[in-house]
Amino acid sequence: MSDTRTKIIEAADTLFYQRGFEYTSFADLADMVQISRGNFYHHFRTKDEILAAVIAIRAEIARAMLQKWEDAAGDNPADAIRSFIQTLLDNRTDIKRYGCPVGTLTLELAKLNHGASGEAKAVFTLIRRWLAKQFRALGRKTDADALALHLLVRSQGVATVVNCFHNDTFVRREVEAMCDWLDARVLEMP
Amino acid sequence: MSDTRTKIIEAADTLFYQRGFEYTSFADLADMVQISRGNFYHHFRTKDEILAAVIAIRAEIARAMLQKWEDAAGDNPADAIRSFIQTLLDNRTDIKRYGCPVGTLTLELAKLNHGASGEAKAVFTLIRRWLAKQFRALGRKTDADALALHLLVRSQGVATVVNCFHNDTFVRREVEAMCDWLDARVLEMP
DNA sequence: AGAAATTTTGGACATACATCCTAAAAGAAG
DNA sequence: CTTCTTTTAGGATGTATGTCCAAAATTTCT
Repeated sequence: MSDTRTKIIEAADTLFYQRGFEYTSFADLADMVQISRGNFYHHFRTKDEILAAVIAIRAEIARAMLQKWEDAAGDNPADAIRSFIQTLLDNRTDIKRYGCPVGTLTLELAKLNHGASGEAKAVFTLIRRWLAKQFRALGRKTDADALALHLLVRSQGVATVVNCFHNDTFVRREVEAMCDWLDARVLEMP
Repeated sequence: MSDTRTKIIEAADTLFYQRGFEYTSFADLADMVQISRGNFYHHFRTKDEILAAVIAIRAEIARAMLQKWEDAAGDNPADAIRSFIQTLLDNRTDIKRYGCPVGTLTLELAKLNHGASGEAKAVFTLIRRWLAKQFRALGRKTDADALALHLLVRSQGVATVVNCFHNDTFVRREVEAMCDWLDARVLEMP
């Protein structure tokens, strides 16, 4: 609806990512959107409401992105999976600074014992299911979910480690290794 | 030195892990140690000083643990590496709830742009160097560091993912896969 | 035992924060 | 133009937080 509302959510989305949920204050958001604190309250009564909205659009964006990859891959699910792996390289500048948006938020909310923890984790579930679907389409009926989790592990790990070591070569190497794994240990096996 | 000082650091160590640095307040710490807020200030003038102390002892503990694994492994570096991998299983209860202590802290401090970010990351460097040393001892002169980072990736990834999905079977499977990787793709290769 | 140093206490302080309220401004509907 | 609703502004409130202080209690040293 309101344009302001959208702006608030977008600002919250970036600030929650860059600074974390807890460390982002109403004042920070109001500053970024160039709006009074009072106006803020008209759109969101509590910080948690903004968080819920942010998680909702993140889920929506993730869903759209996965769908796009799936469509682009056509009848070749391996390409869809490669698109997933490739995001590590595409977003490496942000990841180096702030980690993975999904991983860091779920970890933070888990520590805070926050009520929206489940919703945040649902984004991971989205990706997990999607990956499993691709692996199933590749004929891995029994271990599709295990393979999906394994890819999730490696991408999350790369995100955490590159945030520490800021090493581009390392990301490229790990991405390549994931693609090799896909080719040699998934596609080649019955 | 002072017994209270040690107690404070220990309490801060656990609370920073369980709730995160930002979300842990002086009052929380004072409550846990059963001490007045004023006494607190006598030992640590700022929250950052406590953080520095916590990181220092974490580094010390990590150093000791790595040393212990190395000593226990004797002339078999692969066993030392297996000890490292095994910690994922040993500490899985905590990891499921709060993630990896090293990974979550570095990520949080990176987002806060905190001055102690470097010191926190140094703990990762400690592990990285140690792993690389083991791989070098196994004859992997040229790619020891890459292998070290790869193991770091996978263990960090497992920590993040299990924090989301709370799945024991998954951890066991990934740990086994890491050991298999060690046997088949590291030990067997020239 | 007495002096000196250290540890502990509980409260003071300013600031920051999330939340709330009232009223003005802007816009839609009649 | 008038009425009603939505949006915006800016200040008020209470609480939590990090920091700091002065004085009491305890320990250490002579």
